[in-house]
Amino acid sequence: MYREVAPRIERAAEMEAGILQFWQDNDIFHRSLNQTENNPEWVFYEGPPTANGSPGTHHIEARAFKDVFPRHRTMKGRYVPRHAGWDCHGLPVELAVERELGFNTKQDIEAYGIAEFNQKCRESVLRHVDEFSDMTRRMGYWVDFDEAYWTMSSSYVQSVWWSLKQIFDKGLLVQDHRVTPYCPRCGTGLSDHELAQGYEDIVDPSVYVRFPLVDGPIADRHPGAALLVWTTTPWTLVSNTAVAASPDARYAVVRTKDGETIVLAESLMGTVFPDGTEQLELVSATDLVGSHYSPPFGLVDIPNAHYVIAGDFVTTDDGTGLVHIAPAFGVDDLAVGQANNLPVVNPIRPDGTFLPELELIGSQFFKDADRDLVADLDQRGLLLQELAYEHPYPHCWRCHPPLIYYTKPAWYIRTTARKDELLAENESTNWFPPNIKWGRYGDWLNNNIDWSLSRDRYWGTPLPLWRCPDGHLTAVGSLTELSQLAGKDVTDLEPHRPFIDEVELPCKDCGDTAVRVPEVIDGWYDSGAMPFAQWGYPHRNVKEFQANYPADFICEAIDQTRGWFYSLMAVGTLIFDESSYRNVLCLGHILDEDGRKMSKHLGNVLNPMELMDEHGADAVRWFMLASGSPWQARRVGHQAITEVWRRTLSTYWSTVSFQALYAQTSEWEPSPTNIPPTHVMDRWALSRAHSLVISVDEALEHFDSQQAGRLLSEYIDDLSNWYVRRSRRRFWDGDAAALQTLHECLRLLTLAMAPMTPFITERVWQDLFAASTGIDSVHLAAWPEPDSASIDMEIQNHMLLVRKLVDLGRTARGESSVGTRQPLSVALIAAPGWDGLPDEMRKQVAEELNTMEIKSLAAAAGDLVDVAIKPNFRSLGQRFGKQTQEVAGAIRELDPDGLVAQLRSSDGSARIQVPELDAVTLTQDDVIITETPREGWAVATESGATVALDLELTEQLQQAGIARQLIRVVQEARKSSGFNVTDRIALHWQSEHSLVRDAVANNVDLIANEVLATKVSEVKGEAIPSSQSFVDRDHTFTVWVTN
RNA sequence: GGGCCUAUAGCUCAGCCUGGUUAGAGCGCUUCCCUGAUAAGGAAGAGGUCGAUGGUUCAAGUCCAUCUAGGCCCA
Repeated sequence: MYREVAPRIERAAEMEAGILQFWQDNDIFHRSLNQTENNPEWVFYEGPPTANGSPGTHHIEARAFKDVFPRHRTMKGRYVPRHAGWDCHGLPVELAVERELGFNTKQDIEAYGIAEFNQKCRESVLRHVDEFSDMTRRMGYWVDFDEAYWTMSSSYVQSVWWSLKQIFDKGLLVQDHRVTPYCPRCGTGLSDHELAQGYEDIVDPSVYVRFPLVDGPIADRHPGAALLVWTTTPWTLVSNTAVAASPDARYAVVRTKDGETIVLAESLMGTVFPDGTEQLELVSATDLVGSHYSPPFGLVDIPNAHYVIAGDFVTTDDGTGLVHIAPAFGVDDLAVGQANNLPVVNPIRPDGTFLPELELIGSQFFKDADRDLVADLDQRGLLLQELAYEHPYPHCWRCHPPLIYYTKPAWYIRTTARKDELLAENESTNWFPPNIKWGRYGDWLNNNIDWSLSRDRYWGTPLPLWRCPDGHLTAVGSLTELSQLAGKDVTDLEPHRPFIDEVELPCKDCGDTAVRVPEVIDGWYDSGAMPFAQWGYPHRNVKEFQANYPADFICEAIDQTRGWFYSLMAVGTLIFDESSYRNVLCLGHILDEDGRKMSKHLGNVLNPMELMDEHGADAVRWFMLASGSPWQARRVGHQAITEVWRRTLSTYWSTVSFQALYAQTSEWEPSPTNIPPTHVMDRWALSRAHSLVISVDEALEHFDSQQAGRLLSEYIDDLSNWYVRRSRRRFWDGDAAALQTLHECLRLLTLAMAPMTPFITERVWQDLFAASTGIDSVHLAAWPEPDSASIDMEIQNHMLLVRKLVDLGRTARGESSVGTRQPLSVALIAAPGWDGLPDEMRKQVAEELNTMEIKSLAAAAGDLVDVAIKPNFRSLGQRFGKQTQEVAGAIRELDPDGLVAQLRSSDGSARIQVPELDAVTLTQDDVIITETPREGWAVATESGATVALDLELTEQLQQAGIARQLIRVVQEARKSSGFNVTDRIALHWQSEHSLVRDAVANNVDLIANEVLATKVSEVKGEAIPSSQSFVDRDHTFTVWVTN
């Protein structure tokens, strides 16, 4: 038996709250896992959100996708355990705590105490995790919080240690001095993927500086000549040690309009000196290499430097083709500097300020020094030109000061040594969308550089390396191992700084005391290790890990190509020689309504909880899953989400409540005996439903939620605005077959929709299906088994034609002035496929168009019909190829009547002559025949289909029209007088028109039946009933409705 | 400089893989129709050189090349 169903859901959020309670009270999620436990597993990994702030709308996006596919696979019978995960470590958390405590520097932290600071970090994580959990539950994302992994847990950290030891043992974990992007505020280097997150466009002073030559052939031939050097980082000029010239470029010695002699790349002359110069000489780089110049600054003593060297990396795309080299501050600079034995000079301290003893710029922040330095150059006559230059420059992705490229020792994983394996693993990974594979992601892999792993920070997995004074290294894979090495039990130690730093052990090589290296590791490594670290593997749960590696499905937004997608694949490949995921769905970003990124400072951030309170989680989910392409950047706004509810979910709901209403009024109950449908509308609706189940399944199997959403909303529209519309009368009459059909269609639809919108489908399941199926929740039900016997493509195709003809008929009605309510005598039809259309289908057209009869145009009108023909290129092109145009031309020349007569003769073909071709045989497929009646009809035509309505109204038709109009007014009266749809009434009417009187007299049974009137009486004289009167639009009659 | 994405109605987007001769939907606007789901539904109208150019083809919004503009990512 159905439960009571409200006609409307007033507030989706309230309905959803009830469902959430239901799920919790009945433990539906865990029951869905338990009942599939012994089935083949479908492995899903949850990418852990960083618990450093409140969840945003983009988290709903990813979580909607992470939910829909596991739900679908669960219904398909797979076992899909879903463990939540929390990314606990790293700079983001530290920064949040620093802000909270009002700290600015690492010294602040150390003064505060590392143990206390890390404790604060831990607390901060716990706080934010709660917010994420709330949002996650609210949106209906089913993920197991009880089994969640925490990257800060001892077990997790020890798994990470084990894996780092594996990498160390393979010789791939090394310390090196390299130029790394470095955040002076955080006091640590950043990895490449962190760097990727922080580019911002900024305006720098770009300066052209003269470096006067002091020796070499050019100086000899052109006394006073100067190299012209261009840079956007004037502060690095302090550490200038050389100038690099391209071995491939030609350089010009020129005299400028101001009379000075300048050396620069020939191809850039015009750009730098638009006013023109006098070219004195062309030289190659070899003429320059080795020549000394006078350095731009003497603030720092730099011996054995300041001459021209050759550099392959030098381009002549911009600047001057002469590149200033400061080995301490650039990747290329360091490499070329080392190759030329140039000194590395770094006058900048780890906090980003110049050494205090320097003149002019002492203690200044490196970028702030630009101003004084440029002014000084200008004053000394070395500055040729200064231009504001806008370019992207990396900033710290979390705390935003400009980064500095800085040489300092750091720990690296030599991923470049495993690049080929990474490329091979990528090859065997399925990317959705596919272009990411060798586009954005493949490009990144191809340009792979070693993973800068270490961080000079506090709140992170400590790097498990111990070093003795002689530099011997010991890698440690667990606390048990550490206990053995240290000779005391530290298995219960909290494996973070500062506690871990206090453990010392004797060096296995020399016996001297080894202490831990001070660094912690990149948090991205933590998350990349989750496939095994979530299990504590290999220290425990060995079987569980093996059964859950690799993942069948992961899903995140596109920014994770350099984040989690990479760290997962890299760690998996390094440790297990196999990437940790097979299928990866890569989502586009969410933008605001104007297409801008959502960011706090633009104030265009949508709060996810508020969004769901206003529109309901289902509508938000549907929007994320089905509005626009998931892998495209998309605009989110209230209007678009409101639309989802109004158009799709609310239509679905009103169909449900329609079914519930008429099941109740006719006391119909779902029964287990399934009587095969006979009515054409029923067969059609069921056929469509079974097709829907197949195609939605297919779409979801291919991770195409957009397609699934389109199919579902099309079906909802078909069901509501065609099946129910056409079948209403049967429902009023309590037709069991109709009720049975809609029940079954809604059951299939609800199941197919359940993964996308888990709330409303659950509510519908509870109201309509739980009792009769004995299945407590839609999410415990299996994906429906489509019945191929129910799928009748012929019916579906016939119905397409029916609906097209109805559209044409409505067009014809609209263009005449006769409303649909006025019955017409006959509709004439001509259309491809009309002859094969069964009567019951034709009847649908006639009823919908409100015509007494429906006939074939050719049969009915004979000579009164105009026939036009058009070549059908789709058919002709395939047969005639290059000759298509000739054949089409010949067809246009033919007499249409003659051709159509031939085509409709017994053999259905016609032979025609085509110039330059032999006679060709045409069939009906080769031409589009359009027939239109000559006069007296309302006609609509489209691509060969014609509907013509006979507009002539007999008196009988007029009376029928009036009867319909009266019925309509009475229904309105019933409704506004508050009658229920099953209440019986007494109808009173009055009119001065004889036509109305006759109409009522001749249609009294019809009227009484339609409006459920037990009595129909004409009101005469003054005996006006006491109820409210209703008058039709043309004021031809008045009606009253009483009990 | 490199990789990738996008460009179709006033707005938001389908269609493109698999080419077929009046190009679709929703929103908004105008007119009309229908209504026993009704703050719904339907028909019509206005609004498109399908970013540009060139090519392939009997035929290009769709395939290919080049270009332009915007975006994302990297240097």
